[in-house]
Amino acid sequence: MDIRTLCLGILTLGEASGYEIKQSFEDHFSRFYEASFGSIYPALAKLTEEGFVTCTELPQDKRPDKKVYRITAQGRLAFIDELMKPPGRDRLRSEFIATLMFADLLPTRHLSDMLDERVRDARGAVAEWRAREQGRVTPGQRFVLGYAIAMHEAMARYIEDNRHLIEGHALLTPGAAPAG
Amino acid sequence: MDIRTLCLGILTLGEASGYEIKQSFEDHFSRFYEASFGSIYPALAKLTEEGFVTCTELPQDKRPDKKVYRITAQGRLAFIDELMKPPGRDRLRSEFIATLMFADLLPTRHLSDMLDERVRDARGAVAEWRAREQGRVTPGQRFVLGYAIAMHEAMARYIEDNRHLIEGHALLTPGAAPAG
DNA sequence: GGGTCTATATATCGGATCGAAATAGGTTTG
DNA sequence: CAAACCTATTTCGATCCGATATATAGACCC
Repeated sequence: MDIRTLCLGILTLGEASGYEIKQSFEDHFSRFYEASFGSIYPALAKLTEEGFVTCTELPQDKRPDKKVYRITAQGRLAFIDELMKPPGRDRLRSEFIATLMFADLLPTRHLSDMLDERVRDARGAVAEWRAREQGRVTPGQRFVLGYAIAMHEAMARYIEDNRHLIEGHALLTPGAAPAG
Repeated sequence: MDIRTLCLGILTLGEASGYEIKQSFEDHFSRFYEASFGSIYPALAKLTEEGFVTCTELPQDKRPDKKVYRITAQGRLAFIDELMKPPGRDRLRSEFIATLMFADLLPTRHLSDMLDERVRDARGAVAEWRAREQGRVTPGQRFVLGYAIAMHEAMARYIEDNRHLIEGHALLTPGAAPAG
């Protein structure tokens, strides 16, 4: 499932320009799948070539011209074909986790700041998704939203519950009493 | 934090060949950060050029020759410098989630198989990590291992608890009784 | 008034990375 | 005894990201 296919998928929800597809990626797939303009525009060009989408140029005043893409019947079939393929493994690239693997090389203060920031970010994302959960979404979208919320809540909870493992052991060492 | 830096990190744990670094990625970073030979070998060449690692060719009988890499003092400093930079956002590419966004386009049977497979995979990964948890690891590694376990347990649990949202509503609709 | 920021909109390019193949001998498995 | 897999490195096309270029216009600040 490449960006080309995902663009096709977004176009099953309605016509859109490249710019709007980028926004759609941020709205619907944020944190699960991302795509840059450098992928989207060439993808749309190729999909047009292949007859999976059609393109209508739409002049706008006070705005740059827009190219509106619409999925074709052939494109719909191609998309379903792709959807039916068993999904590949998740591919995550987490600099956060990679850094924590080497936690023993970093000052505790630095680690604490990183963990605080991470928990804040996760909780913030959960709050945003909870707001969106109220809106009108398909069952699939509701499931994915709930998944995102569950994952990020688990992340924040795990960090809070286990940060002592890397933030120094003074308070856990038997016999050691906090100063003051 | 690019692959070059991650290679440097792995070399802080001891000398290794490119092949062994690939295995290390699979052991330590599996599902958090991946790297292919196509990234690792050029990375090691560049690190050697820059003086961050040294390379010793080691002829082996009954095996292809090996190039063993060792991190230098300069390399260690460069790695810490990189580690201290605030980690970038996690970047995930999940075909599984992308597919479920369009769950309404897929037959229920197909969805069920996908979800079963996913739960099986997550539970399997958790079992493997639990086994590794017993071994000798640094606090950072223990934290990351626990994180991996917590995330995948949350994933399996969420899917089990919410799969009815996309597997059809017959059993939930008031008044609807299962056939047979 | 000038400066910067943000938003809409598309195109393009360098560089990072993947995934697969090429090469080559040894070992395990059916 | 062939097929499959393990060790080990190199290389290459394809994909994708991130940044930049281009153009216009409203918002905000000093």
